[in-house]
Amino acid sequence: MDNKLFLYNTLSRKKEEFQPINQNHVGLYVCGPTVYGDPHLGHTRPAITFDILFRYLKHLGFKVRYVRNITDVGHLESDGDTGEDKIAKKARLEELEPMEVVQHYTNRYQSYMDELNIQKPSIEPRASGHIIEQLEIVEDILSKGLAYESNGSVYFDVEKYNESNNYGELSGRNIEDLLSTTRELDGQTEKRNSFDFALWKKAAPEHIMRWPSRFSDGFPGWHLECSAMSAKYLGTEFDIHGGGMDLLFPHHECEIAQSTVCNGHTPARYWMHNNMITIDGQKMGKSLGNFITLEQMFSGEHDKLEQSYSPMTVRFFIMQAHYRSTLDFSNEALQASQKGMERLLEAFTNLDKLEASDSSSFSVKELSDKCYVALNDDVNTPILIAHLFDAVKNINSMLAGKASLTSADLDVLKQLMSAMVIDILGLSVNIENNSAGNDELLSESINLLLNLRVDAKANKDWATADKIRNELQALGVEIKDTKDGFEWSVK
RNA sequence: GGUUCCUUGGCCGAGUGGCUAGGCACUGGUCUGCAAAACCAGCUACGGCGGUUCGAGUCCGCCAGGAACCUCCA
Repeated sequence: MDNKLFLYNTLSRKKEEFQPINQNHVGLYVCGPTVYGDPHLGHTRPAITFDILFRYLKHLGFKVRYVRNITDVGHLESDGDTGEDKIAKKARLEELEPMEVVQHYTNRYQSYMDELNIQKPSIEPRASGHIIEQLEIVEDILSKGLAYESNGSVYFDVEKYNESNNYGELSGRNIEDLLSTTRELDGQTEKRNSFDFALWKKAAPEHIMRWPSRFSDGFPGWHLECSAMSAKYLGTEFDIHGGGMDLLFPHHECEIAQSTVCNGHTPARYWMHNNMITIDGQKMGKSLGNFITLEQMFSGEHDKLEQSYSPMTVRFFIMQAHYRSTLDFSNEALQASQKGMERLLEAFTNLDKLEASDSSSFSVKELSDKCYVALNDDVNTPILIAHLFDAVKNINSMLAGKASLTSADLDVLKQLMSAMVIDILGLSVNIENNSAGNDELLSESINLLLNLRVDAKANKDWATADKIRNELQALGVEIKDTKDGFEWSVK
């Protein structure tokens, strides 16, 4: 089958066949978190979306350089000249060094991403480590006459840019609309137009995040870091730029404008945007305060949570929706995902128990093709998962002796399932049972009890048999009777 | 107010102009000492009103409801 990958490109609003700039190599840049708070459920969406893309591109044989930045400067708490840097504000509140805050939340972010089995990007650059590169861009844009200095700050001249370029090509906006719809905000007297954006901001006296420059002691503007770091590590033209839909405007639009001025062309060929996670129909986000942190998800300690959810459950939940659709949080949905995933992983581990036959009663080739068709269609993980559940059904039927595969087909099925479930979807099968914990004493004790139960059953002593089963279940041991004995696992 | 998008069965969530999405839940059956798991079968659907079409959740228009962005946000 031909393996043509189609990706939805926000620039064209269409699915386009993916063709890398350099054969066999892919440059992927994704907007990472602003590290001024604990990672929440919303942060998992882009992380997982682009993790799967990263994994799939590698599976297809591409050598991928994946850059995901850490934003540790430059975001203003409120617009206008009175704005205070988010990191600085948090540092002031917590009486910590700004870099201490940044380090703390960076560590937290990375460790939660690890728990979600998200592969580390090739490079995780920090904005604060690229001040020089950002200042170079400011100078470049100034020298080309598309920025102006005002009271120690430097602003991008959107109106002038728009004379020879199309500001709004990504987000579908135009400058006239922006003029009429932008709100009146205080402290915008430095700007010529409300839609101009800062490349460099002069720091107020109390502002502690600051770097020297010929304009002022200050800090780089909102959108500059991505232009600087993507160009530095991926070149001035790279393949894919990703991020949340909420960054489409103004962040990515400004990024395109900046990079276009510097390099004469848009920085990325394909722009991909993941949709939001909602809760009660509303976007889960910092500003609304309606977010659930990953710590809370994994511990269950939050008013909205009926139970805790494992990292893999969260991951599976997110993969069961297409990345461009909103996904609504609910306990019911998470619980459904958890059960479905357990069934999928159970079948996956049972692959090893399957025995080959002379003939095959279902087509592994067809299943395989369907999986790749789903992935190639804009990384459609929900459809992929639907096909994997067909595989689950077939695997279980084989276990029940109602389906069969030849030895060759069985090998293909095992490879396919391993590629899809483990390599691409990134589910980890750390079976938290017999072997996990590796407590031999515990294992043998449970086996002993269950063997006693087998004896009780043989004697038709149902009371004893049920007592052993019920009490072990109460302790969290799942028991399945089989034809010639039992299986058990720890929940 | 401007721009864009969404509205699918008990819940979550795919999708194409005509053929079962899938998961969870539920119902019946098989298996089981009884369960659990598994297998088989069934179940509830495309916001409303018009239009295009041989045929429309799928295209067009209007209406209703909701969301995102326009300000930091994944």
